[in-house]
Amino acid sequence: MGRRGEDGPADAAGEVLSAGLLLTPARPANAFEETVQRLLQSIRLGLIGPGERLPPERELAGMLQVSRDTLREALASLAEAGWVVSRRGRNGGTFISEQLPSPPPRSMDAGDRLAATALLEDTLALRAVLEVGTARRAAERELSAADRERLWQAYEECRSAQGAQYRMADSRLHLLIAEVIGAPSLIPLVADVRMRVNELLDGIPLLAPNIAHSDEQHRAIVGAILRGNPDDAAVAMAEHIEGTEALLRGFYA
Amino acid sequence: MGRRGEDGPADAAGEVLSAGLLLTPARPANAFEETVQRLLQSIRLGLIGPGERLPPERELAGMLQVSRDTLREALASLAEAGWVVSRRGRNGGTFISEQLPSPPPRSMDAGDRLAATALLEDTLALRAVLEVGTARRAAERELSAADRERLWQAYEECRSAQGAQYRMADSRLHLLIAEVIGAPSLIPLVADVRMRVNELLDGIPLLAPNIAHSDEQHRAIVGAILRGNPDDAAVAMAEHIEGTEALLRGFYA
DNA sequence: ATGTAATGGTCGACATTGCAGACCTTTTCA
DNA sequence: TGAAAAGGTCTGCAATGTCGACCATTACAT
Repeated sequence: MGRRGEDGPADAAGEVLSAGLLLTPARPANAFEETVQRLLQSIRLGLIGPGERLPPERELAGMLQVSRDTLREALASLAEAGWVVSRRGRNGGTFISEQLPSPPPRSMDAGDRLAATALLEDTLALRAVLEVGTARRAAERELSAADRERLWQAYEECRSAQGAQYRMADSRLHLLIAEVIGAPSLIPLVADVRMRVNELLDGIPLLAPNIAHSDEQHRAIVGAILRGNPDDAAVAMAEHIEGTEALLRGFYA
Repeated sequence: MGRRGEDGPADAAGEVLSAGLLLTPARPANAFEETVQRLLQSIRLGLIGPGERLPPERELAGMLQVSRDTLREALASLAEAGWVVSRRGRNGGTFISEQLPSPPPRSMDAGDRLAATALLEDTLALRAVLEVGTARRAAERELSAADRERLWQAYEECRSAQGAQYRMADSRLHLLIAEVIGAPSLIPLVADVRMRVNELLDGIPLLAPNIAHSDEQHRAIVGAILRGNPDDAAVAMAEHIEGTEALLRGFYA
């Protein structure tokens, strides 16, 4: 590119931040994929439990701002994969399966492994930033009685959940912490990172000692939030997350 | 199952998290809008300075994974708004305008005001979580010499920047802090929240004392990161952000 | 028993978006 | 003076998504 830049005042500045960082991908996903992801998220994060019924198609399509056709395609693909089942007739509907399918563990070649490690570090860093900040903020806020109640309830459910249920209860608790902050745009971010963490966890066995340890940490986190102690909440969440990090790194690194 | 809800283990759980939280919007933006936003972000956050040339259309379209037509539509609308200018011929191209347009201040009615307040709080909370966590993490990491150099340089540029330049230099510094963490998916998040903050700031006057104050805080932040002191970095960033919060609340609340 | 309401299931026509690629025009450098 | 590098224009096509009407099935209410 010949001489171009001339004497533009910004030439040096351009070098400070790797240029074109924001000029990377840009193609938005299509409505179908997006819809599948939304529904899958709601199911896998345990926002809708097994056996529960989704809103009627016409209504749900309205909520998601998608045509009924598109929604139906998404539901069809979820049904085929065993996540939901539909029943016709009055009092029919689309229901979350009682037995949720478990994603098959994928084997990786060397290239995958490298990509997986990058993905792992990216996910963990993101999670650390989001969740620790979230916990701190939740402890700083004046929570309503209802919110405090919900937090406690979610914590109790974590304690009593077993096996496959555990992952969901755990996700719900973390998501709830984001929710009580009252910053709507934070929620999808936490949900996304949570999904990414869960996908990583799917690849490794879940051990009883880990769960017990997690429960103890949940207690510390929820306790600090309810007490309104931001520093404790942040520290407790950081420790909680470090546990998962060590676990994941052990398997992927 | 006739009665549906029956004794499904998840019925109570459903109440813990406000159901359907993830069942909100879902329609992905179209490629054109997305492309406009990307370019606008790069310009308004100062990643590409006035007078600089964008890559050739064919190439840029490739980077953004968009057809040339779509990219051209986006560029045309940016040109019409005065952000870029195109010149034909060899050594031509599309250049960032020397004089960037300033978005006109919008007047608000009562309904807008209410929405604006909600948006404000949402944006500020999100920013607090993201940027404080980012600063802390940056200080925790072992930074390369190049990264430390870039940080320092960005800080210096902040100090010397004036008026309209200031906002950009400031944005670049904050974005750079996210960049050195090495978690790619964090960057667009910080960029987005930054854009939102900038839009809010566009509505209020920029005062010299505020800038001086900001500079001092930038010094504290960058210093803490370079020293590798996470707690100091987090505190400094939190204070920095609180300054802006107070400023914005004063005008919008 | 019967009808009606609530639900999922299907279809066809249509609009919009986005892509591909060839080709034209302008400008400048070798 | 011509070739190269850019932006500018066109035409056709394929995919995606929407809308609205209608069908089929079921269970509850009368």
